[in-house]
Amino acid sequence: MQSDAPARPTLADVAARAGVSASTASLAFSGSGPVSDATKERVLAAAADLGYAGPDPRARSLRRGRSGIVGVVLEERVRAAFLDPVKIQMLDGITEGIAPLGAGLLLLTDTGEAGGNAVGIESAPVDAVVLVGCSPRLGVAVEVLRRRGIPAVAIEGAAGEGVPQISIDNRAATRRGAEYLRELGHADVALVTLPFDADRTRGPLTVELIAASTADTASERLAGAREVFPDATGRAAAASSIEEGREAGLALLADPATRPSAVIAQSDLLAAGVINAAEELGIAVPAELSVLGFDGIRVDGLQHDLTTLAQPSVSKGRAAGEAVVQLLAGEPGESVCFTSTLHVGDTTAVPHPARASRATR
Amino acid sequence: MQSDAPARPTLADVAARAGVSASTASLAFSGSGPVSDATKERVLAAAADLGYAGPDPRARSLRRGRSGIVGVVLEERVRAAFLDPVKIQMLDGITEGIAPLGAGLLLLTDTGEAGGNAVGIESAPVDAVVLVGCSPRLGVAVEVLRRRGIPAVAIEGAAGEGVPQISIDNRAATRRGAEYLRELGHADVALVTLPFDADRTRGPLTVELIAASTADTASERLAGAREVFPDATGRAAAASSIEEGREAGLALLADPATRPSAVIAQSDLLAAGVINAAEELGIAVPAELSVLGFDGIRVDGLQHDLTTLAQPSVSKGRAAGEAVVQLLAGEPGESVCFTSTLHVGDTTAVPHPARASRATR
DNA sequence: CTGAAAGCGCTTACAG
DNA sequence: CTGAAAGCGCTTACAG
Repeated sequence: MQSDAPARPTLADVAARAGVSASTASLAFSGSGPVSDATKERVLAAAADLGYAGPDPRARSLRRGRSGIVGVVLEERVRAAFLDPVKIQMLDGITEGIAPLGAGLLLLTDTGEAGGNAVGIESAPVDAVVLVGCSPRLGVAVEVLRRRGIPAVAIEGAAGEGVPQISIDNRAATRRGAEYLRELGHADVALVTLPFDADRTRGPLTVELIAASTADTASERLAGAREVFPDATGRAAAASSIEEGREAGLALLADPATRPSAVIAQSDLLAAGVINAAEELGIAVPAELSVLGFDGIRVDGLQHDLTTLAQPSVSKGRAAGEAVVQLLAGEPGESVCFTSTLHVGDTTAVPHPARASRATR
Repeated sequence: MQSDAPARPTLADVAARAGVSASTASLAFSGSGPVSDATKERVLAAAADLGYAGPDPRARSLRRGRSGIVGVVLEERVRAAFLDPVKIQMLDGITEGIAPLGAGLLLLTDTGEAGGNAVGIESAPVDAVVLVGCSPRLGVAVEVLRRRGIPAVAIEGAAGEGVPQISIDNRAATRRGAEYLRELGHADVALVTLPFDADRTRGPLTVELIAASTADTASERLAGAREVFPDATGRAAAASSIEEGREAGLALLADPATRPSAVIAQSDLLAAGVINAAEELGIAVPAELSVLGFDGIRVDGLQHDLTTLAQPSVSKGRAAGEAVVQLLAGEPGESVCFTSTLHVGDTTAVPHPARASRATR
């Protein structure tokens, strides 16, 4: 029986009804002090009578100095970020990593300042933050958080003083994949890269594009490939998606005269698109074209076992979460650089004889 | 120049340094009162000197009674939820809908009670909550939130007193799609459904499975299909994914003697999988098999224009967000039931002559 | 095991 | 335009 908009009962109300002090009532709920069972029961009963649902988290967090919330800063809008399976896995890993905290995950983006009273990175009630991605804007975010005294962890880039960095061996891993292709006998290798800039320019891999890169991941993976195939060129995709990979693939494979014998794609989604393009053009994978991916995700619907550099996305997220836990415990957070492993699937093979002879000529 | 762990400056410190009262300093930051430019500048300068990054959101939210955070309750772990493009689009829509609030989105799951001091639905510092999905557990969530006095909005199910419900015409829409197939001349129609229960049982569509359903969406779409094809049977998938659709498709299409002329899939992902299965079996879509999906998402990598019931996922999310805004303004939140539209793509056609004659015999 | 007191850091009527 | 005061609802030393 409660009226339409009753004032929510407070802990003080519950204490009064139970005939105890507020301190005791508080203890009965938090369990962080000695309370007799009888008293505890009385408090809980009073709470039930009053319809008290537990301590107000806002007051609790002011008093405790902790909100129990960890922010995740994405460099793009929610939808875009979650189209990337790697990011979703990382998010899942972060959840695991911060589990000991019992904290919730607050989604934040670094797109522009949160206007007015909006909850942005400058004012979110978070105990710590995980920065995901390597946008140059994240540098600003790090500075804002530093001023606020909020610990931060960066996944892939944007680290600063006191900001643990969780990363993978983008360059070395790609080099290893490229070496594998070379060992198979490939020499004509084309690249399909992730976007290099905030504009997500799609098209040929030009010197200008590469020089203007603000995307560490794309640049590092490119560098790794060129350690093995210095003259390798190709196309930049506008996003990591199957469709973008397909378009790049069509552009790269359409002309038999210039067709490479292998493609190094900077993500599995892009690789899957290249394979689709090849199949549309009647080019057999891997007999006539080898395709190497990056990520090691399972591409839903792809009927190949993609050869790829498998990166531990969930572990990356978990490590970031663990670093958050360390930071909140006052310890220095641990930076980790994970190693990706070459998974040899069925999308790479020795080059087609005609190609091989050309390559080794 | 600050020492290792300096006490964070407070608004009072800033006020003192600026030689004004705390009230005035507060006004200078919030802009919600008249402050002379000179004073405001002095306060901001003092803040800059002290490295004060703005009012503490915890104190602010206690005082204001608002945290600026909206919770989104998912019925599964983050990774599972975000594998579903429809949910991601809804999340994006929610973001749009609550934009006027400037609130952040806190990810919550209804899996079990948050133990100890964990931030769960019973203790998250949220101003309102959007319940996504139709898990029976969401009923409990609604009750907890009601006791806490936190407004809630439900997308697809679990609504209760005072909980606006955002839904779509699952049954009627599916019926329309089925009617379209019948008009084309189909009579042998098989179904590939979403999971019916929390166990996500994969397999034939048995009477028991259907009777034990706890999934409104699957049940409603099934009912709609059976309004047109009362005897239609088929298979339940364990999840909405291309791979699950493919497996169900293989099971349904492998035997030429029992092969249907059309498949009604309860999601686009499942439909895409059925198409993959058909192509693997050398069955041409739509010449030899028509496939109808549900959702109207763009399936990355699918080279067909899927015939499907397009539901406005983003609008659903947006409507939920708008209902949250209404609720927080003290207005009754508006329930909305959206209409899905039949999008005729290139995956449906008149049945193959041999089939048609059989069907109309 | 229980209670009285202080205070977390802010914002908001209310005076002036 | 500015200031003094109260209080948001809790938790935590500190006594007893």
